[in-house]
Amino acid sequence: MDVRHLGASIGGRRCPARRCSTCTDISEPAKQELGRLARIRIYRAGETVIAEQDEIVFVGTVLSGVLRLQKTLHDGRQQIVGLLVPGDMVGRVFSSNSHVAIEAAADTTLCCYSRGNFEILLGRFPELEHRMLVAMSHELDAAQDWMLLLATQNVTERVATFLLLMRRASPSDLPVMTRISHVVEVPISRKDMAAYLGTTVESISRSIQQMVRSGVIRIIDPQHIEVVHASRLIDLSGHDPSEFDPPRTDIRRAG
Amino acid sequence: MDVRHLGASIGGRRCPARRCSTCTDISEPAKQELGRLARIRIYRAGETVIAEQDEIVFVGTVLSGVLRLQKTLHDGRQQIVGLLVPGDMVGRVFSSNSHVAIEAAADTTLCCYSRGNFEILLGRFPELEHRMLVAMSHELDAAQDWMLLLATQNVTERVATFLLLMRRASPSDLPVMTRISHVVEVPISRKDMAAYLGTTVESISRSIQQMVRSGVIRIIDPQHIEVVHASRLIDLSGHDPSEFDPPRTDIRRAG
DNA sequence: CGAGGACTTGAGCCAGTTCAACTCATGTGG
DNA sequence: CCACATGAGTTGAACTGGCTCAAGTCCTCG
Repeated sequence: MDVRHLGASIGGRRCPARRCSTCTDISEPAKQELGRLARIRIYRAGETVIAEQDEIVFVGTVLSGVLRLQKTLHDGRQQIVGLLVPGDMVGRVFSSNSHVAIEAAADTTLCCYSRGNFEILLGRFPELEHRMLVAMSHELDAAQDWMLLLATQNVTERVATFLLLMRRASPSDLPVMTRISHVVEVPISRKDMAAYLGTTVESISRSIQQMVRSGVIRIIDPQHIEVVHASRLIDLSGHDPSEFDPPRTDIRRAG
Repeated sequence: MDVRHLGASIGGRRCPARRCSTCTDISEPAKQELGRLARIRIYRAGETVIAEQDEIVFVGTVLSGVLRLQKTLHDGRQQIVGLLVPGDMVGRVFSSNSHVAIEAAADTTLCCYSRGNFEILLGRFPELEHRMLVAMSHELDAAQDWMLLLATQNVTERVATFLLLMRRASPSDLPVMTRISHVVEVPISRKDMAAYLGTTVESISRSIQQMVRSGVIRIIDPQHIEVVHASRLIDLSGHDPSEFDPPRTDIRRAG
């Protein structure tokens, strides 16, 4: 593992993450302690953060980039069971071994804590453990949403749903022009999309090109897709419009 | 909702569940408080415990029976995203509305607590909240296992996996003879199996009958299947044998 | 006994996979 | 600077696992 450990200890207040889930909305003492323990880790696209079955030695938060949570059947078939984007928690507390491989789907920066130390903090600050519980509850909801998608929806519906999720997940600090033109940033490759949506790159490509031909979207480049006709994209997704239209509801990215 | 509320308050120690996840291994004061709040609820097969989107007014534990956690797309397609068997937690703390419908897949008895009261207890007894976190962590693992199954495995593999999970989940207090003869109790209908495995009753039936013809299993009645050749069933499941053979590992039922 | 539900079986069809070929962008070394 | 390899994405064509529709059996229950 060719990982650069930047030893810089950063205080919670100086945490470079815009929406670092760990460090916001917690009491000052907890924030102080977290800051003392925090370490930055940087991964290049493709690098493994934690292998499947590996011991979990640290937990943390994604500051930038994308991680994929991936499971592999013993014959090699793989499935991405979650994507972690900035603000998401990495790793699992009170679980010695990971049940998923965690890999960088793009260049990624993490804010990490040793799992042991973090768990001690959880014991000292029940508010932190409470936040973990709420976060995990959301992850479980997202996982259940994804099960419904994988089990019942066709490829076009999956792709449409994915694009809508990416649109909602796209950072609110993007240039305003980008937002009104409805450009969705797709942070992962077609291959990862296929592994996440439970299909193949070919099927992904066909669905996307079909949407292009029917004028629903426009491809700027493979990672940037303009949503020309949002309501038709929502129709294609097979979901209730209220799940994607503003006001924001509680459907979340699987993770 | 035609639910009988038996007002009987039961102390944790007298909890009729053999492996009530809430009431075991916790401190005496917490147990006392839980006992004061506990109420028994009984549902007939097919009854709805909590509808999708409904407010969650209580949480609890399954004492007997099976609940299905079910999601419905707005066009009617449905998927069971989890089964709750005795010992499993029902409901979600710190979440006002359910994102799944919870229905009795068989006659079911629950040990319930008002959500509000239970959440207050969680605040007073961090050990309880810690248990919730660990339980939810296991549920999330199971959900991710199930995503892999739904996205990558064929129907025969899904059915084999399901039978193996049922075999492991079968209560250890079954008659000894039943255990050595490897009779798996299937607590749900083919229709629910299909909704859980993301397929149809017809495909379920064909896979099961194929296993019968090849001598892997024997059907005693639709709800009782004898595993004649466990290692071949494990082969069919497409999983690593270590996941199902004793010693018990940490693959769990999706929930 | 008849109705209804659960399960099984058969036959045809189709969405999506597989395999193969192609374009295009990027990078590498001579 | 070009030749070439490599990887990502797209497109075409054929194949197939599982779905759909339809018709059966068996069991339970009123």
